[in-house]
Amino acid sequence: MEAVFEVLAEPNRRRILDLLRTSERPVGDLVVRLGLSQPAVSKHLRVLREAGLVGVRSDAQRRIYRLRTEPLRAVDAWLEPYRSLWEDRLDALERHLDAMPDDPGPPDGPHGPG
Amino acid sequence: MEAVFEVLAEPNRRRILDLLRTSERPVGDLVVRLGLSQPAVSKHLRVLREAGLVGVRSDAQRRIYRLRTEPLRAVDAWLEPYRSLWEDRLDALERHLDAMPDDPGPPDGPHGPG
DNA sequence: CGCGTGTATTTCTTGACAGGCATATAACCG
DNA sequence: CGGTTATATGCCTGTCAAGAAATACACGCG
Repeated sequence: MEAVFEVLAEPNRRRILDLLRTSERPVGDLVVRLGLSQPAVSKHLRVLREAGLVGVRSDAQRRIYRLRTEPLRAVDAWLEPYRSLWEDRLDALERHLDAMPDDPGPPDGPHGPG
Repeated sequence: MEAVFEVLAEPNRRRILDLLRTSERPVGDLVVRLGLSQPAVSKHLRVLREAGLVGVRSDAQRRIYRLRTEPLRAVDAWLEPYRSLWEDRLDALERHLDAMPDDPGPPDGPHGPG
């Protein structure tokens, strides 16, 4: 799952996946729904395809794209050990810890501002 | 969860999270274990902190970093509708579809190579 | 074959970011 | 205060990805 996160980092690519999650679609459909140029969509699809996140099928001149789940399973697998951190009864403790501020530090030092 | 994926896209940052998943650690410890320069680690920690993925606590001169799970929960939430795609009985069907090749296309056109 | 639609690729420019080094800041010690 | 350790920031450079425009390719049609 080397590069999957990099691919998912692009918001429009996630939008494409979200669109393909419900049903497979030709490129033109994605172009309309995303409001991007056709070459831009095509490039994103290439990236997604090289990452194994989508698959293609040819229908005459059209190319029908659909979701492929395997890389997402890898992400899910990476996330799994983390998930146990909030799915356990440790939940309450975790929330308490997360509520603590990020130690902004003293603004003017131990001897005071003036 | 706007920028979480971008932050996670960096492999060394994921390594940092993996290290912090088991226990909180000071910066120097991360430097040793990652084999990166101290400034590099410090910069990654800044990014992680601004994304809310880690928190800091001061211990004398040391700064102890620990994991914060909230952004990862957001990723998990994004993944949830996808997860149902392979956690259902549709699993077998999905696998079958994923096994299909990516339509490489004809190598030399309809009239043949020669 | 030549045309038209639908999609992919090339080329260029621009911007973001990782990593290194040098250096600034902060906390502790005497 | 000066010195030392621990961490953060600034500056610089190489790399790489995104975006736009032009163009090439694939397929069906007649």
